[in-house]
Amino acid sequence: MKKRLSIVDIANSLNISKTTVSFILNGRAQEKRISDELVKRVLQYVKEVGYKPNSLAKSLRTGKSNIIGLLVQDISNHFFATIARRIEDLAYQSGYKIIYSSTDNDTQKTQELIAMFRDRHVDGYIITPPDNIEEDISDLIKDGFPVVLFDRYLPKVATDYVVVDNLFSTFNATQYLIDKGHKNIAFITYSSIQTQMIERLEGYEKAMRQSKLKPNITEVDFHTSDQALLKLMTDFLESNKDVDAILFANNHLGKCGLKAIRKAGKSIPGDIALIAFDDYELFELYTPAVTAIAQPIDEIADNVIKLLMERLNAATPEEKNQHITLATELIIRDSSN
Amino acid sequence: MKKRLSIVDIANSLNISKTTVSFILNGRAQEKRISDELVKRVLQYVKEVGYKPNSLAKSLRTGKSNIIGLLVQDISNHFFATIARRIEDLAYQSGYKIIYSSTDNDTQKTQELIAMFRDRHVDGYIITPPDNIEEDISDLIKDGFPVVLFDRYLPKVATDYVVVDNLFSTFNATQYLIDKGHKNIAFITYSSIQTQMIERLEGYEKAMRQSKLKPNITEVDFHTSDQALLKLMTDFLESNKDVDAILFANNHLGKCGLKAIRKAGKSIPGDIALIAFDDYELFELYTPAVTAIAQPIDEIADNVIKLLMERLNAATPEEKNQHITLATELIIRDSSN
DNA sequence: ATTATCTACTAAACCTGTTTAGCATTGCCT
DNA sequence: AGGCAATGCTAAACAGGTTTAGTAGATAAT
Repeated sequence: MKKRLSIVDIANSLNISKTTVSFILNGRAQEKRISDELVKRVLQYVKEVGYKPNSLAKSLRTGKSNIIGLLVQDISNHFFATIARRIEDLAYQSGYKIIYSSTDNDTQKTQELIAMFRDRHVDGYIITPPDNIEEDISDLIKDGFPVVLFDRYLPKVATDYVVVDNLFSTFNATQYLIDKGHKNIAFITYSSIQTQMIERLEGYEKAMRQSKLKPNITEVDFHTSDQALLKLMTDFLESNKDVDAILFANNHLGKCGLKAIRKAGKSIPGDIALIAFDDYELFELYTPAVTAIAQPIDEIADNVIKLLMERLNAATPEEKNQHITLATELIIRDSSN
Repeated sequence: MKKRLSIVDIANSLNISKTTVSFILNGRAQEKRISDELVKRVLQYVKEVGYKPNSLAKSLRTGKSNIIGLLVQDISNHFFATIARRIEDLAYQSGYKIIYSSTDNDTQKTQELIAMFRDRHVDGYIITPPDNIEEDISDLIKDGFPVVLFDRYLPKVATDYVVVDNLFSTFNATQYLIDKGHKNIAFITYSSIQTQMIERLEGYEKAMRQSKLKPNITEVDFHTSDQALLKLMTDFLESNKDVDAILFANNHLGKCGLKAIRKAGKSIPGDIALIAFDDYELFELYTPAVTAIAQPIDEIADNVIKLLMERLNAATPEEKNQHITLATELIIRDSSN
């Protein structure tokens, strides 16, 4: 195990000061009036021996790490995994690395993760915030760290965020079902105080109210296991025989709902029409295909990174916050038109 | 932005040396004969003011980081995302954090990521190695870093790994198709020199050979876009009308194959039988459900972490390498039995 | 000739911990 | 009384960079 070269080794080999090496490697040669000849010699030598500065030492001194902390709700969820992947790629292109971790919508875990990120001196944060995390995020912002939220936002926290037009999306989807003649449209969602969930609920309620239909809302706990969820949905179908359409508030619920409907032997959209929030290969390939509200995954990732980069590159902390709301697309797949 | 407390601040506040504080916080008080009374006083104060050591400084000095680097092929792939998620949880329980990133099966990107991980002083590596990465990984091992591979291994590199019994899995799946009376069984895979892909191919070939059937193998490039893949599969179906069963070498190919078959209007398993490597909610819920070779995701993650932890906790580098091969399960779903 | 300015660097402090080597005091033994 | 060990703690070096303040020598201005 040969020891890694340090900046001192480089300086000694060239009989110059490590200060000079540091200036040259950080592109401050001109500013510091280092002769072009020496610059060339140092760069040449550094390349030759493959010297790479120790970035821990660098971060320790500068407080910068070129690392972005990404906290998503659950990296094994297709929606978040795809966004995370794209964010990773984009950040990489701008010279940033990503550290990501799943919050599991668990406040304490998220607090610990934020503490860990802070501790590792990450330069910026991208977060899908769980409940009751307002204070921790406000602290980050107060301490000058760029923070971009996505998927949902925190009404009490002033920061940048990227979301979709949830209210209109479910309103529109519900209206679509109503237009197709459905009367007993159920909405299955998580009981959550998160903005995206609240807005999805409101969109549904608004459409139902406008058409003077009676809402049928089921709220399940976020931490319900898949098995319990399946049972719950099965029971729901059993005791709501009159329901002729269901709108699911996210992809996971949609997936479980699909399983339950399949188990119950009902046909889609004959017996029961379905719309799921978040599109999914599953919904596309399912027979017959499931109508879904597709979120613009690439656009979300692009905007998140754009906002974060703007803040990272800003000389002075930007006072104004940017709120980006993207449109979703209702992908109609039921062939019974 | 109030400045973070440093160990010097603590030492000064208590009028003692920072050495003493460091010893106490690292549980070396007894060994260093620090009086119980002082230990109590320091711990009390540290807790009171909420001092947390700067782990960059710590890592710089000790060379340890309590971070594990995880390199998966593609975090947006369900198989890897689920394993990554579980590895994250398990590592967390052992006091380790995870940094992960996608290699995209790109050698150069992987080299850069390994360099970055090294640079950030990660304590151990979990990797799904791309091609031509033998040297970089050997270097890691030579330099004493614990490395565990999974999903595939590198025949020329002596290290721990966790894989599944790929050869038997495809042999068994092919045999199943043969037993059901299929004669023209095609195998669609990536052209890859990675062990898992080679073994899957061999399993298929072995079963075909034993039954004296003619193999029909299509190898596609790993970096083929989804769109191109779909076209390719569609063309394949078009020009291989006699094929009555297809075995796909991984979940992504299976997914695209499913799309192509659907587009071609063929029925499963009536017109054509399918088996995909890797199970998937999609395959379970697809109508009619798709038979699949399910990898034991949790077990893979558990064993990977187990091996890594053993190495991390070992006082001296273990010479012997452990190779764990797990069984897959053929989940039969075609109802035409 | 003296002073000011510019050029091309560099010594030393700094970031925040850990670790090594060592020091003052007390107690014990002979 | 003198030597030795144990006790309880600390100064300084170290990890590997960046940054501040400054210096030696050449040239230009007065």
